[in-house]
Amino acid sequence: MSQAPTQEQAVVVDLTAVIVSIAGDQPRVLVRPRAGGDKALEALPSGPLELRHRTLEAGLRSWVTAQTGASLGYVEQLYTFGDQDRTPDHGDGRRVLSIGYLALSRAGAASMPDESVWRDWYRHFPWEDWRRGRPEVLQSLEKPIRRWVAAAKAGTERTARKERASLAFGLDGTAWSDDRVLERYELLYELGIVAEARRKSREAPSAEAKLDGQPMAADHRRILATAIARLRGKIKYRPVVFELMPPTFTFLQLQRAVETLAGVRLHKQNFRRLVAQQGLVEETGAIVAGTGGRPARELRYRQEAILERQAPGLRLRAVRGTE
Amino acid sequence: MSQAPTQEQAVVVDLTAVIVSIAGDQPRVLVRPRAGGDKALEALPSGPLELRHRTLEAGLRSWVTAQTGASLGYVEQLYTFGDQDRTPDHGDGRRVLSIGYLALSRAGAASMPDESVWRDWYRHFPWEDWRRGRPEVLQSLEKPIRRWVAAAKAGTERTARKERASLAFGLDGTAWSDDRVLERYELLYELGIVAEARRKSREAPSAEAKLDGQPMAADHRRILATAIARLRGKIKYRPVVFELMPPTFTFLQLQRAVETLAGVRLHKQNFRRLVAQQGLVEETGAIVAGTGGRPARELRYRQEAILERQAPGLRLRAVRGTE
DNA sequence: TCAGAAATGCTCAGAGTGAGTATAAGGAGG
DNA sequence: CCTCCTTATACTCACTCTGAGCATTTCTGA
Repeated sequence: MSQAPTQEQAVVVDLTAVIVSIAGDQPRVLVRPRAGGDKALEALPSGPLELRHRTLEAGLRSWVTAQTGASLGYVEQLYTFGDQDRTPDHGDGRRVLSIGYLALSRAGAASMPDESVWRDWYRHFPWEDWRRGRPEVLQSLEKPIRRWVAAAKAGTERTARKERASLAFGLDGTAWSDDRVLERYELLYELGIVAEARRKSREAPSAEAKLDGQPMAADHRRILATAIARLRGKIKYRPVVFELMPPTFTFLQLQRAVETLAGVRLHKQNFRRLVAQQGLVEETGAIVAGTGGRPARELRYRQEAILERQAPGLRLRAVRGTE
Repeated sequence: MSQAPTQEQAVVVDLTAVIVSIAGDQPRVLVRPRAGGDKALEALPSGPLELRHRTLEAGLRSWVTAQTGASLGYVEQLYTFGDQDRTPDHGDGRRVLSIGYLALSRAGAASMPDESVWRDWYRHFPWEDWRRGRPEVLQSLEKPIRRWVAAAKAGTERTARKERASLAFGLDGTAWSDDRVLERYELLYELGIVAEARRKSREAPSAEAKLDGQPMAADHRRILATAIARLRGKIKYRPVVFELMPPTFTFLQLQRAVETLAGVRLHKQNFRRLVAQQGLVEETGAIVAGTGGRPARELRYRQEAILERQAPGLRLRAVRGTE
């Protein structure tokens, strides 16, 4: 029974990278003009898994280096996508499996051999940037969402939709959660608001078309959403931001980086206290002028912190029994 | 450049499930005797991705239902494994890609059509069970680990190894972290202590062979480690335990369930307080006798809690800027 | 009837966190 | 050179969250 007849699906594996960097106040992702078809749609760098690739991650790194010349530091597997109806059709009956990766790059002006470009990721997700308060798009998105909730006949289904909408978009008193990026995108996809959802059905743009952010090739916007969600979640308990920072920086620069990724504003003094007491950074001794105000102390990341933080006397004693 | 010549790797996709349930004080995982070869080695239920499977998860569910009859509630994709040298060789040059899933089952005596059996997962990871204090295996494991650290020539490499060992196994004052299951397994794999590591090289069991837990077929123990790690992590911030509980239960039963998964003991009163104040459960009104002491109030899970918890006035106001 | 095991209730000291007040120290403009 | 604006830093305060225990209550079994 464990041996299937031979219905086995022929598969092509695509390694897809979401390469993130920060430029000033912009969170950026590396994209390339799409190979065939619609030139307007940009795609994430990706390439097929090949024989010579010993591991999946090695394959990804090799593709990225070849295509963009970007130097990847941190790399993490995100998710494997393989839904039949959300995947580009190869025509030959083979199924496309896309393994998404999140990669962090210290940016710099990496030499990019081809036409790759960095794009502000909020261009694709305008509702995710709360740094200057609640984005106005949300105002308009709320209407179709509520309509969708109301469209279900009262009862379990209605309740379920309501809960889903509230959690994802922070409606009815529920707080906005910065890391529910994927849930939000998926909900908009189901509502047909997102352009990608209307491709298969060749449906005309709905009235809400303008609300949608910039679409991407294939299912890449979904992969990007997954990456942002993961990064926003991770940033809260692992010192990954530093992978995106230059060797030295100031408190404010660090704070801006976090804000840029999380899409929210933070309380300056408390952020400072937090970072300082965790021992994640140390002063280089230098002073940085030209900050627009009083000069700031220059900082650098302290690798050792990771170990120390767990040392006894500091945080976590035993295990917490949450739930 | 984005179109590779045609080095594309032919691939077989395997959907592999780690199905977890709880029986008394045992965390259990569903396994089946391995199809071919070494009958002693057990394997996780799995099956190839087929044409008829619209989505990966659907494919997995269909396999599991067919093979075990178990009713899966919660299902979550874990990770996709594809390292060339840690994957069973198909002989025909095709690469095996394994997509691992974590599934939670309310157990019950599911009708299991074939020879599937539930196994205590600590059988495969004896060093993960701290419920009765530090497991003795660790005493013996510490020696080879320290030897491995010392084997690197002083400097960066030595420091790196030391840090890795400390973090994973809680050495030198670092606290034991229940969810670093995968890091620990991988370290032991590299050290050749784990039997799976010696398969490819046909190496003889090392002196420490007895320290290792029960091996599994192919790379399945690694997938299991990934699942345990994920579950232990998730249990701390999402109410997933309830997927494993019967409809009604007592505080102690719930606590035992969490302890069983996390492999640690918790403070009874504090656990109680935590669960209660989060509003995750409500009393059914019934009283359960025969607990071995004073009768306990019967509880049930409150689905609604998830929404309420985020409501204003309660937790999280804005976003915390950790890092 | 007493000891033991659970179930519950409550208290206390500390660490952690959200907000806000108060100062210090550059730069731009007049 | 003085003033205002902006950023950098220090601290304070009120609460909340958490780890540890102490104290009682209520069954079961010997």
